[in-house]
Amino acid sequence: MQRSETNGSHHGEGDERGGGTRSRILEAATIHFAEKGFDGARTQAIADEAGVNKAMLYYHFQDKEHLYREILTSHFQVIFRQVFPTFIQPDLDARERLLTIVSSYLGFLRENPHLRSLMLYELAAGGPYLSSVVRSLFESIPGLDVERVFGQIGEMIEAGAVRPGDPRQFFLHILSLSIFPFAARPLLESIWELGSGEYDELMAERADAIADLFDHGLFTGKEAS
Amino acid sequence: MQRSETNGSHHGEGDERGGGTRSRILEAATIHFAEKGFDGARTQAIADEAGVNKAMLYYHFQDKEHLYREILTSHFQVIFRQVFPTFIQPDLDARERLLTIVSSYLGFLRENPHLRSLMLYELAAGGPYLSSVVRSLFESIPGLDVERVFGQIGEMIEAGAVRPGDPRQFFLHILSLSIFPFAARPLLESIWELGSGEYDELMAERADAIADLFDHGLFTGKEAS
DNA sequence: GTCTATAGGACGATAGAC
DNA sequence: GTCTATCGTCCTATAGAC
Repeated sequence: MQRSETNGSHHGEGDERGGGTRSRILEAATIHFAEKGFDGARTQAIADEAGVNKAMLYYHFQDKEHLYREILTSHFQVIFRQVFPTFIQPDLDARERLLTIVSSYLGFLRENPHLRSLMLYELAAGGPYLSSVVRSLFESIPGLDVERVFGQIGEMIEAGAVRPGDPRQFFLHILSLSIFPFAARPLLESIWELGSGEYDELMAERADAIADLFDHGLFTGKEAS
Repeated sequence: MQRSETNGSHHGEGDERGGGTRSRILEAATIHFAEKGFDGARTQAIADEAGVNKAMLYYHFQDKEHLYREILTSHFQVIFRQVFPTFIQPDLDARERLLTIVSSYLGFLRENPHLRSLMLYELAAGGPYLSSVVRSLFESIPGLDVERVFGQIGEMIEAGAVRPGDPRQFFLHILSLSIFPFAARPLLESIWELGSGEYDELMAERADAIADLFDHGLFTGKEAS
């Protein structure tokens, strides 16, 4: 990974001439960055996939890194705008709200196969860029910020709807149970020798399994700690 | 990522002359593969880190890829030998056994910082190699295999110690809650603006948080699904 | 076992015609 | 906007002396 820290945009946002070359490049690049990571992806392969010449990448985008960043930002934008607002939706009770978040999370990950590996490559690298993306996404959604989210959890606890505890652990539970099974999908499919159809079933049942865990815990005899 | 599928070992296992050059290379390579991934890591940087010449890498290891594989295998070996055997330890009841697994998992991840990103890079790539490593590790530990693990879970359910449900969902719960918080550490540290000390605390408290979730669920009013 | 030197190719990026 | 052709660099891997 040889990404540096620069910035500055480039050609117009409004050029949709040329048969959408720019967006074809974006799609092609998404595939290759998702499959090989930033360092493994080849500009030549991206150009071939998009059906254009390699030089076109540098006409539409400043360089490989800017192309990559644009893809990351746009992909994480969608999940933020789609999933997080549920947190501050007032017409649902705590349980309903949390389970809605979990299942919309699961649904979203299911429908966006490339997001999985884009996210993992960034996490692996320590994500200095991803964290700046996440930060600016928080800022771009009015009325949503880290404190607000934790505040909501705090209110649920005070209202007696949720067990008392560190809101961050609470948050980690939700994220972990939703994201990890998608992240590890190829590995688990291979180890458990499942077809992708079987794993899809597993993920479809996942929302219920998580709801059951949240409702009843894991053990039947509930001696406290 | 331009890893191909080859095999065949090389120089002797028993050459510990030369001041442990071979193992110094392994340590250096671990650092760079963990930080940059296979494609991002540079053989020159590994050699420099190990304090040897680049040509030494190719004396001790067939090529970059074989070096990488050896590192992956050895690192995942440790977690397998250390964590999984708890699953088949007979002198503990179900609850005790599961919570032991979780906390030894957490402890292990805490003490092996490089494992985190090595694992994530492999997951991102879809891990065709990692899955073969995991497979052979399962085979290398007598009395441990996928069916055995699920069998244990099945027995716990039949004995009434654990809520009925798909053992695979059960397994996903445990893995998710333990691994994800480590995987996402750098990102969450940045977003939550925590020092690494604070995140360490969070991870130290994690075993108890998971135990509480397993014991009581997440909600106080326990209306069933 | 360890080094120097370099082959040989791949890759990101650009110049310039159309 | 899109192409061809090419530059300059970086990087893995090896040849060969010590």
